[in-house]
Amino acid sequence: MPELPEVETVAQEINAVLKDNSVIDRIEIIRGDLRFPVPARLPKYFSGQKITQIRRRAKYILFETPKYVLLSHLGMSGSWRFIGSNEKLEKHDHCLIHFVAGKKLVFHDPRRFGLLDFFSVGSEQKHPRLKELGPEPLFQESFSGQYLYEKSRKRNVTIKAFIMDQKTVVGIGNIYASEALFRAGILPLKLAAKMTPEQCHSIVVAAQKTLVDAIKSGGSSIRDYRNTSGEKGDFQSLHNVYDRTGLPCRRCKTPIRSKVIVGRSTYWCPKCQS
DNA sequence: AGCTGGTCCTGATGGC
DNA sequence: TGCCATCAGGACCAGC
Repeated sequence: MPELPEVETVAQEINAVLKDNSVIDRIEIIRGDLRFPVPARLPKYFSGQKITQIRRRAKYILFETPKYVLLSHLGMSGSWRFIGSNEKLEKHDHCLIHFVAGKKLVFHDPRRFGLLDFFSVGSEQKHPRLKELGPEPLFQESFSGQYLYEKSRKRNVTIKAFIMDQKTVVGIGNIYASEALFRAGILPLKLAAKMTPEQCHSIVVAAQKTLVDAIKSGGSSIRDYRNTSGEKGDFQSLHNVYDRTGLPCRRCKTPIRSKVIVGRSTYWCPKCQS
């Protein structure tokens, strides 16, 4: 369930539930063959440690302890949920964080595209998955129209693929890419190199609004979304174009169009976007 | 059968 | 021709 709003929501929920009861008793790996093997020494490094902060970077969730930081990515179908000390596990529960206070936090991921890893405090910029990431769209001023314009020069890719590239800007996945470009009034198939400074500015503003709105709705606008209580969200109605092929544009009633580009379904309004 | 939120890797392509 | 950057597509999986 992983674009930025969903990951942000999960990080906030985990923070809220844990509060100060965040001392890890032990970490239990049930199935370690996720996208990459879970490092064998990971449980050892975190047992007995107190989680001091949980935060999001890109689509990763970082659990910080004094010496090490646990890193998780939800892939396409991952989720974290809390269960009580006596609750049963479900199929596809791969990792458990047992807290001293009794709760357990469970990593669940049917497709196993997710990832669990760790790094030493202070070495975030060295981690192979984190060092190449672009700016945060919501709290780094470096994500500006000017930045996007300069970065997109000579880039012979569609603007949609360009903003989904985590080296350009982090957090925008397939759904919110279509949604942001609708909001910016730009056709997703246009080439990145053809964007004007004004269009780049529009994309930045539209992407930020789209992500903020999605966070406000609890990030529940995704098919497999589950919050940390394990409840499903309502995947529907909030989108302007995503998954609405043939349905009337909410703004002008023109039927929404769709096409697979760069392997991903893409949606747009042929009248509102040019 | 053909979709589905992500992203890593490989081999192909194109420019200099 | 060779080197480099860039790009498209396949791969990873389960479930609906």
